[in-house]
Amino acid sequence: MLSKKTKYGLKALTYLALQSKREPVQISEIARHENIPQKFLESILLTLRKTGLLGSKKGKGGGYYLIKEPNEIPMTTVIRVLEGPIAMVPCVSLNFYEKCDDCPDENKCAVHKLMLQVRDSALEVYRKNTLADLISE
Amino acid sequence: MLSKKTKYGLKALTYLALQSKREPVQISEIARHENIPQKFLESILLTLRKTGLLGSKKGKGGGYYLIKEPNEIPMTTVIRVLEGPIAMVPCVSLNFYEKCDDCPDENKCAVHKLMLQVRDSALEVYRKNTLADLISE
DNA sequence: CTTTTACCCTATCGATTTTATAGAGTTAAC
DNA sequence: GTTAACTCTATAAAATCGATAGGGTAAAAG
Repeated sequence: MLSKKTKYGLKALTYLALQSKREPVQISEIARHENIPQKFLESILLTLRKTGLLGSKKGKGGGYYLIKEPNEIPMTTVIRVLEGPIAMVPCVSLNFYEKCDDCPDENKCAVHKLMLQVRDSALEVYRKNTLADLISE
Repeated sequence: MLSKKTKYGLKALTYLALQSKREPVQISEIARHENIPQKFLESILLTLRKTGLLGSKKGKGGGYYLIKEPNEIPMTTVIRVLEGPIAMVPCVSLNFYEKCDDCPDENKCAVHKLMLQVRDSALEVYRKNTLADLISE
């Protein structure tokens, strides 16, 4: 199941991407328009800023804005930042690999074999979709 | 993340599929060979039996066995029984559809648009893999 | 230089889900 | 009728998730 964090984060990103100008948008405005609890959104935008996807400006007239163009933001990045590993089991993860304690041989493991395929297919989708693709009508 | 329930269930199914004869295998044997907590496995096998994937025999010489041939058991079925909906958000689920409260228009929702593709690609993988595919060397 | 605005950061809380265990009940074989 | 093995319910520990609280910090306005 997709976490609300990811869902809200994605919505916020699209809201920012749809702005005609790249000027700071307040958290409260995004929260209102996208029906997101403001405090929760605050923490999400903070992590998006820390990972370099968003910039922020403090004080009056401040807010968040996209640093890159929407077509330069692939979903692989967004999902990994917000949701974590794309793989459903650590033993097939590219960026967060971890061996299973219970599994003596990965190459004979049915779970491994299946989840490898699932990871690849998901990765393909996330790679070919940028933020720009998701806001295009 | 894939739940342990699904992981264990899949492993148990492959263990049963690899048996030369379709005779009852005891829970304890499966648990031992696959490094699964026995009591936990017990409940998993029970749900697999209730959904018609496994048969069971009580008393001495009892145990669990596959009802169908491995090539007749698609992963779509297994995953839905053990893990639940394949879709990552209810609004793109085929079997468990549910509207989002926060989303005024699904067709304009970026999350919806992305997760629809993810669902389709996962579905394709699960459909083309049967239990037989996962145990073939 | 003080007030206001708005982001920054940490802590915490309640609910839910997940994982696992306990133990009594039931059925079948011998 | 004793033993083996599945059945079923209850429960508890642990982890995760969603959300909130509240004070801190920086920038702009006047």
